[in-house]
Amino acid sequence: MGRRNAHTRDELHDLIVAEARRLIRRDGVERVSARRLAEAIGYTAGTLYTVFENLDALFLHVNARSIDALAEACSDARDAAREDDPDDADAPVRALLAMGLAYVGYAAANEHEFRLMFRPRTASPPPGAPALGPRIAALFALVDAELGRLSPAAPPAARATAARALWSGVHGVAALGLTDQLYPAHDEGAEAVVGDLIERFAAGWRA
Amino acid sequence: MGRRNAHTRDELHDLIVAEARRLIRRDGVERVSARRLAEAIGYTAGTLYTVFENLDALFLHVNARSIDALAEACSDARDAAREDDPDDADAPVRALLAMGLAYVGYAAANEHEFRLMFRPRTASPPPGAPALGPRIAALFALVDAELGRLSPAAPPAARATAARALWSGVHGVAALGLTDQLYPAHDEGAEAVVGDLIERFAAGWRA
DNA sequence: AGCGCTATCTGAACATCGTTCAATTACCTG
DNA sequence: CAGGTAATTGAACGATGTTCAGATAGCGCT
Repeated sequence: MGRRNAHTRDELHDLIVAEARRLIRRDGVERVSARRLAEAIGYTAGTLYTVFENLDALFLHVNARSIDALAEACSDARDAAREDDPDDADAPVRALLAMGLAYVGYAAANEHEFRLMFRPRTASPPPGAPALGPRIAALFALVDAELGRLSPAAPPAARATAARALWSGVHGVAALGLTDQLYPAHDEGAEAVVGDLIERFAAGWRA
Repeated sequence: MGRRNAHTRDELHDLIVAEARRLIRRDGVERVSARRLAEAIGYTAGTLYTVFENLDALFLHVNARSIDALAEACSDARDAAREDDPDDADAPVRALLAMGLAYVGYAAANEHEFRLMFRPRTASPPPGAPALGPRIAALFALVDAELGRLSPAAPPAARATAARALWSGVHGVAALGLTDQLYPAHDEGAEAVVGDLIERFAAGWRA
């Protein structure tokens, strides 16, 4: 076959990324191959390489959408938590708790997608690929804001460090929660652990 | 070639695991293949499958040794931190800080090895493979002990939850520290972040 | 309308991967 | 020294990511 022009270049780009994300969420990255993905959208493997440098670059685009979805889940949870009693002194802690639960919950509910997001990068990203750093920074900014509400007098640099520390910690709970035998005996679940982490850290932050 | 008996079955087992760990630490898992590994010890790929069910099972043995090394690095750091002023009220916090720095430092210094340890498991481990759960639990127990020293009156269940929360958090800092653009602007480094996390959590735990 | 250019898409090819297994061979036992 | 057995090979299979020469369908131009 020669040219078909069923989709514009941009349409094809989005079609590939969307289908890749769908398959990854369903089956995990390791079950997604160039040939399988291409077949799912009615093309052959070679076509993928006319749009993306390689599969890793394509997965980077998937990751960008995944991180946005994760951040949205967190900010939605914060907004819902803020509905009642927004001027309470503990409102920021409740917001952080809601965000932490949303983060861990998203990881558990979308295990394959979450794993791909924070998978060790094999090579440095190609020039055209979307940068993930700013998106993660945006997520951290949500945390930063709540910490600011909690201790308005704290210097911004200390607040930035604390935000990184707290949310790296939340991420760690989510990541280890996906591992098999991590919370075996008590079986309290990642939710209780992330709650404990946030409450104690917040107490230390206020002090 | 037929039988050679250069090594006993057990020797061959250890030889393979040791060489696999060496190559992984040097080049990363993705550059270690059955053929390359076998060649490095003077065998062919098929031999590996007479000792291990498959490569994943072999990597599980590597992981067991890696976790032991990581735990040893942490307990060594704790012991070194305990040398001066062991009866100070802040001694447990210093011990936790030393362990956290050791954990993050080990991850940074042995990136490939650390990544393999906490890589998402593809399939459930085969019957003969070493269990990683107890080894992680042993690491958590070190943290649990320090938290007990810090607040002897706290109930054991709360202490166990707190230990999981704190150390999952430390793990999160180590894991995200390996990601490219995680701490970009301030560039304070994972050490400062993990210190912040431990100190604030400890303050919250004591309260 | 028809011609030709060009972007698009294919499909075969390559090296490599994990894994299996019949065949071979070296050691051990008697 | 013969025969059995356990250890090791090497070829084979299907699948992988990636490349690229070739085929072809749509577009612009006359």
